[in-house]
Amino acid sequence: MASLGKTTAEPRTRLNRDRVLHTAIALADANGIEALTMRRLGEELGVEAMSLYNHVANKDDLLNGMVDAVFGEIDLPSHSDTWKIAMRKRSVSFHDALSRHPWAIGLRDSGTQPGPATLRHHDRVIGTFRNGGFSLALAAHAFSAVDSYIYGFAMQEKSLPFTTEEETAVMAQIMLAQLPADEYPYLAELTANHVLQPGYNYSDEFTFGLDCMLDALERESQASD
Amino acid sequence: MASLGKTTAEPRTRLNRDRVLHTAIALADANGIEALTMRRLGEELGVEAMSLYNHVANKDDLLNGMVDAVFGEIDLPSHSDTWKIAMRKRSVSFHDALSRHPWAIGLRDSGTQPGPATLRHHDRVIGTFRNGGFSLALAAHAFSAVDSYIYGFAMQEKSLPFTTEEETAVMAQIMLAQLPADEYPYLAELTANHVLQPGYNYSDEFTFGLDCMLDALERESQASD
DNA sequence: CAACATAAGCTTACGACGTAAGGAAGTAAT
DNA sequence: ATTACTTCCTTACGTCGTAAGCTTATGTTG
Repeated sequence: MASLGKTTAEPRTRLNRDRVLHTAIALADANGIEALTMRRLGEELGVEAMSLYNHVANKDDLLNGMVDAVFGEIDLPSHSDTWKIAMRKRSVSFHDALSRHPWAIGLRDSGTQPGPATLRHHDRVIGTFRNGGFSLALAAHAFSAVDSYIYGFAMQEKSLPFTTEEETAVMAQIMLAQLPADEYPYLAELTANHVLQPGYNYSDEFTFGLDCMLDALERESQASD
Repeated sequence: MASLGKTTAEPRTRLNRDRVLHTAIALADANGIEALTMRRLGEELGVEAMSLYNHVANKDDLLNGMVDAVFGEIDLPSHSDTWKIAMRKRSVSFHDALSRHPWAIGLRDSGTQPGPATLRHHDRVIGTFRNGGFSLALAAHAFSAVDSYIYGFAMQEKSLPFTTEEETAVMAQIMLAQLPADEYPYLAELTANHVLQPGYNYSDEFTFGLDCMLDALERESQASD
């Protein structure tokens, strides 16, 4: 079997930038960004660390590439929806992407070295506002306001020491027990009578703030015409 | 001179946690958080790196302490203002603090190991909403919404490769020149006709989004009574 | 003052990290 | 078959956080 002379017959798939990037993302998803080292990534790919430098310029380039890949996962705002519905959908999709890849939140390829997916995404968001009747200045304001909220929410979410509802209950109980209730009465009240109530899940707060922002933007856009 | 037998007469001020923390903050402010190493911090304090461990448990403890110190710089919401004015003032103060110490944005002592200043700050913010007539649930929503916006805005601001108006103009010009305008028409338009206009300064966008959020919250609180 | 306990500081060392430099081996084009 | 070019590996350097164990100040008690 396997008698053809020409085949190398080894499943040694060659490396390429895409494989490096996506393995790095899987690693960061699974073990956190601090566990993503060049040596560990090489190991995962069956290769020495230095071989990776044939496909990425350096670790920063790797990280930027990863972030751009995350931006590529976000649904672009649809042309067929109103600006408000389109922005709501893409904002939820944005939030979902950051939940899947929380390590991407602080990395910020955008601003310094935005990749093509990042640029396309931003372009389409601004275009959605413009086509929705927003002036250039208002579109800039809206872009900044909505994305700030999404980033910030994702950051707070990431920093919480719990994710599921059960974890939340356990952690909140612990924190409440350690909290000097006389010194921080409002924090204690919030923890006991809100966070510890059954069904509480911080992620649910996302759409509240998002809708606040979108409603406010709608009023701004109507006020200016 | 200095003949009293008892004096050691050396200006070798002893180390303490506060001096360590504030020197670390100054270093991070001046050279960025990545330049803050235990050895460099020790050098700055005239001490070997290992000596610092008499005053901080480890580097994480140092970073958490630094973040809590930043929270201590934020003006607490005033009791004598209405909730909206109080929140606006403290939000601007929050933003100012994060501008002075941009390295604090991703570090997040809150959530995992909030320090006393962080706790007090959060308690007072929640208290301001509660005393303004917000239900417990609405106060939680509002807290999350406003702080998410502030954090996210600060993060975007930090990631920009420019700060002053002149820098902005220079960088925008460069970016615009590299930008394929046919592929990203809205981004190109925004850069050319808004960012590059005289007087543009991204920081000014902060209060726009903040007021959107506060106005929306005001409507929410009125709807529920 | 002396004797001691405790805290603050120093020295050395270890195992990670990112990555520079240069050699070896595989692949493709002449 | 020769050449050129990628790709991958080996070795090595400097830097990081910090464990272990010391020496030296400082403070307390007689």
